Amino acid sequence: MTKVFRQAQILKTIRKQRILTQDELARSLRDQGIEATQVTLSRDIRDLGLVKTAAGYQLLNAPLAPGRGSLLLDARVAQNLLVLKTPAAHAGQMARAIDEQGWAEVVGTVAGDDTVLVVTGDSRQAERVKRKVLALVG
Amino acid sequence: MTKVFRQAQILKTIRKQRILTQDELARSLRDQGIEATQVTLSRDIRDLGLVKTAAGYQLLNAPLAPGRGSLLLDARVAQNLLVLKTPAAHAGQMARAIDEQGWAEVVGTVAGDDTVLVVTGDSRQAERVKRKVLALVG
DNA sequence: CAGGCTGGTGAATGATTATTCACCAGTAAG
DNA sequence: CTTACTGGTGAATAATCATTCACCAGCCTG
Repeated sequence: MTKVFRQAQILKTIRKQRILTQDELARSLRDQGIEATQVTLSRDIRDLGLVKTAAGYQLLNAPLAPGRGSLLLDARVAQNLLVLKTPAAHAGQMARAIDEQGWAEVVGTVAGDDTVLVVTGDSRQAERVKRKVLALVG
Repeated sequence: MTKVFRQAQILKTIRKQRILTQDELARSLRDQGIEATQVTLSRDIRDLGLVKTAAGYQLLNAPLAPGRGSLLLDARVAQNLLVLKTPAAHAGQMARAIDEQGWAEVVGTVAGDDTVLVVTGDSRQAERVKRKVLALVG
């Protein structure tokens, strides 16, 4: 049972049925043979960018890695900065997705046309954020 | 202190600052001279269609009443059905907004091009939903 | 092999949010 | 004037969610 697989099942599940609580999600997954505690699901939900609405959990915005053509072309650290390359005109979308994660290391982001500058406190944090971004799109 | 005014201030507030909890929102409003308990804010947040993300509370989708030209042109009850008229091509948006409210009376919605059919259990519920829809669009 | 680093997880628990219940003001109907 | 209904609210509390802490497995590096 890998995390990626479980999270994929979560997405499929919330599209099919109205899931109102994390415990309810846990039960639904168990029926599919997937064991996970509420704690784990809370983390999955944060990672996937799901939000709780009156009509159940929903995807807030399109995931960053929509199949083949990823949004992320390159990621490099320069001091306390993380520099991300995207296809032309997609930097804004990438920046918004990163803002939305609410990562503590991120002081702020600036988006050009195909480049996002992520400002962090120091190079260590920049590396940390780089890893997180890679995990997000990967 | 009217509810509409308070809710307008809530929208303004979450656009300006990162609000992570309802207590935090209550404090921020108090600074602006608006008294409200967490209970009230919980209801306001549901009514406004705000969602909690890692980056704070956010508006999930554009509100139904975007100033002048409302989405809702007419609302009539027929037995257990509520029939809503919208401008051409906007029925889908209206239907989605209603689905998202998660109202118990609503069995389901069907959207054409400029008409939404809201199916409820009986005429009493249809009337109830009609009132709620009118309140929603303002 | 030992030590350190990373990612993933659950149990317990703390923090946050939603619901229930009660109340009151306004207003329509008899 | 009374009664009934509606909308709005808060206090208390129930329900839900997030964090902390601890642990373990895998994987480098010396």
